[in-house]
Amino acid sequence: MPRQRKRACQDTPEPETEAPAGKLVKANKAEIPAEPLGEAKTSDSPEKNRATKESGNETSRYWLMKSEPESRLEKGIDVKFGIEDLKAQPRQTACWDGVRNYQARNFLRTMKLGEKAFFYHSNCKEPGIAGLVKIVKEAYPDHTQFEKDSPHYDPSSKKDNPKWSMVDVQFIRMTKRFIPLAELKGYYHAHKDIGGPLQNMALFTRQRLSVQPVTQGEFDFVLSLEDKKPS
DNA sequence: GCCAACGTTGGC
DNA sequence: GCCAACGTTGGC
Repeated sequence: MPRQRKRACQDTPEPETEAPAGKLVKANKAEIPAEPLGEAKTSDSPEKNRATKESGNETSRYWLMKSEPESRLEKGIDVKFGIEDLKAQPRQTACWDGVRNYQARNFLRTMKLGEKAFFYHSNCKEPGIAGLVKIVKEAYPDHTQFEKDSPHYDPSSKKDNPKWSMVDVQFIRMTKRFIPLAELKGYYHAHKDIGGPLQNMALFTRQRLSVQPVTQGEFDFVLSLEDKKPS
């Protein structure tokens, strides 16, 4: 079974000055015709509602994206991709490949240019939020699903109807301090009892989802922790 | 379409 | 390294 977390992947050059000759860019712009969002009956009704009534309110939407900052081999390939790895990419941009979960994929497909996401470090010594990124390219086919040697190869996916998507993200900044999962969890539990912005945070209510929505209230609250003493 | 077995996620 | 949570698979 493929895992659903992200690993590094070369950035695709954009219409800009730099486009080094030798870079194997194989016109990979086979944009998929907007597919129906809900394969595999995911129980994402709240999000679907939000997505379908997009006009009007809800001008800003936020995300949380998990990635592993520590080395781990999968099919002999290191899937490590922490925020420092993103910073080290050309234009500090990378494609978010390797998502192999329908709910997470559907969220990827609703992401819009410019939307912000927390870069979350998972499966590591200190899990938590390390920084901020933004969406710089909306969903397109994840090429790793067709690569036999990729840890995320999916033999059931056909070129003319790709199953899996990815977006490109660009580094914005580190959070002023690392915001540990344990601290967020403390607030989550408190807010559950007394009410508060983190009371429904997907990080805790949908615990294994690698790409998840963050509300304005959650986003603001988490950022407010930057200037606060660690609890 | 149910649901048990199985495999993965990911914190601890 | 353990193992709880939970998504996926496949038999029926």
